[in-house]
Amino acid sequence: MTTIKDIAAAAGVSVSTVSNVMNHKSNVGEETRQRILRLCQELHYIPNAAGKNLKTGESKTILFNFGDFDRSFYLKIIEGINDYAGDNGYDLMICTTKSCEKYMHNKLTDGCIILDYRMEDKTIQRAATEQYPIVVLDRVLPHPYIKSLVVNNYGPMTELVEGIVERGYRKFAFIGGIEHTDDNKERFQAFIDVLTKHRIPFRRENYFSGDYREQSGYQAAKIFMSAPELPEIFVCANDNMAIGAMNALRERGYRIPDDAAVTGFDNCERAETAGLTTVAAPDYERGYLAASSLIENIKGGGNFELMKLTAVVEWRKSVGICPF
Amino acid sequence: MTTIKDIAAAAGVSVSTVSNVMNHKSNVGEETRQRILRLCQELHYIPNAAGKNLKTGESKTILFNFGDFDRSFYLKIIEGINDYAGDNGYDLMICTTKSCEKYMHNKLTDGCIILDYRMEDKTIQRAATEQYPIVVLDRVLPHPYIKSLVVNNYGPMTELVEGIVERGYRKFAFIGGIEHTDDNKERFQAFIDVLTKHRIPFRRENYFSGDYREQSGYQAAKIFMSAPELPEIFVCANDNMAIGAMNALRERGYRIPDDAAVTGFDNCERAETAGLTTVAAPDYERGYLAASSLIENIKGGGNFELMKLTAVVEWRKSVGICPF
DNA sequence: TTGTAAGCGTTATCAA
DNA sequence: TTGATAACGCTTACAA
Repeated sequence: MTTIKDIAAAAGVSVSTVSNVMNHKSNVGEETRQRILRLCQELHYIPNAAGKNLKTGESKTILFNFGDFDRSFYLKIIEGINDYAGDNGYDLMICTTKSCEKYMHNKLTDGCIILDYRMEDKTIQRAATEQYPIVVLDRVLPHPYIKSLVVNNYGPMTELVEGIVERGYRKFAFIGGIEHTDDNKERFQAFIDVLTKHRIPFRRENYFSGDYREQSGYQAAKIFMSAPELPEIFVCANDNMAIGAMNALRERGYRIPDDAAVTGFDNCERAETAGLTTVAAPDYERGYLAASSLIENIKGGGNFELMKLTAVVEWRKSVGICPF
Repeated sequence: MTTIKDIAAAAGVSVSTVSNVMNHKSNVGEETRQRILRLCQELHYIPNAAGKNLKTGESKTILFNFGDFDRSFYLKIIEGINDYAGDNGYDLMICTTKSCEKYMHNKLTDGCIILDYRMEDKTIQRAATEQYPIVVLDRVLPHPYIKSLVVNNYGPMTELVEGIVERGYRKFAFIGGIEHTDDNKERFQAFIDVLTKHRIPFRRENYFSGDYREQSGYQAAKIFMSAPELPEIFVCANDNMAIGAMNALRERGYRIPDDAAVTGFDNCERAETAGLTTVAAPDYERGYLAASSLIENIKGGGNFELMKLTAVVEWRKSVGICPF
């Protein structure tokens, strides 16, 4: 492991001179600079980020945190973040829940983007400061140094359920995601508001509380199938659960949408091939915007206003005209 | 930002005492320990990893590097790595190509798993040492401190192409991935070997060199469709390109597999819903094994022998019985 | 049981 | 144009 000292020794100069070269300072003789640069190449010198951080208190690195490996659109978000950060001189570091706090504090990173719903509000709010701005995705957090970037769930869910009602469906089941998430609350609220508006009854037994994973949708559908009457349509809080539900229904020989219709939310990769009616959020764009907001805020120029992106309903063959 | 000094001051002790508490040393009085622990809670003290690394030269963190956001099974690999690392007291840090080298050197991480094919062999070989073992996925790299973990491409591709021949197909097209990758070479070699064995001619014009992305498969199919005669089957080096090809074919009104059959490789999420015949690699398991090998090697107990995982062919409806 | 001090690799300040 | 030196937050001998 080559350090700045090794380079200094090899070049016969002091460490400060090497440091000055590495940081493109102008106070170094051209000949010395060249010699040092050559040595860095030869000895494969890469400055130690820990040492640098410790001293400067800034890392030119942003952190992205996620914790759900079932949602393939996360990769699109990462791609958006990666592209913006890369183009703007910032490194991207990604971590899963467990290790995140360590990197958030202490200026190991300059700011972060949080997507993991298991990260507690309090933790995030405590970490955010003027010097360490945070962007949260898919949740709204009041705090002077946290910017929330959400996709508007209420609007498109309203549109979706209105469309379903229009197609004649009346007996609804709702497969919800993690209860306390804003996403889930908004999606359910839009759902129930449309039903109320049309005076369509919805009984609490027809709400199943899942965890956004495919397995829980599968399980939910199994439970609904054991009831005396099958719902006409399963509105699910995300695609994974919708796909789980579809699988369970098909296993029992039900056809979709003839025997029961299903809708999701997210427009994940499989939704298209599965013909699942769903709501499409702009993932790459979300990531890109999150990174750009964060970096603006790190630099001090930005703002912390809530930002809403709009998603659109994708009608596919998992919903037809209600045959009942 | 609370530092060890703040805690020491608040508790009226020296920093070494605080350090001893944080590191579960036994040489601290019980009452002092309690007081310090309480203060850490109250002041939200989180030890600065940079300072710690710098001093100890170890981070209890492993690094995972990837760089392709199109391949959703990467998340499964990450999940496997994350689970093993988490269960064994290691943190996981993930980075994309650009920022990787910085974290590889200098003991910012204790070892790494490399999946990005854009990372050069030389770079990896230079970074690997007894103190910094590396695991590479999907490529074979001779080096005393690099362990290669590959899925056996040759075997399952042979099985796949044999099966295709058996079903009566004779006019093949091959849509390859990035030329220099071992994956691509092996997949193509198996393909050509089976054809040769059965004396089925394959002309170089029927090889298209893609880049593993959906777009390049789409493009490839378009090019093949502009030739006088359409191949009976498109064997693709991965699923993304296969799905791209399927889309292009369908856009022109061709039915799959009636007018042309298609196969992929990877068994990505969409492959199942798309009914694509493909080869399934055990992704979660790969990640898990990679992490376990790496951590063994960090601890010094492991080995650096090449490890091969076997993939299996998944026959789906994108290949039928050859109608020609 | 606790404290002192050196040092990890860097940068910044100041002096030469 | 260069070099000493202190400091960032932490651990670890060693001394008290």
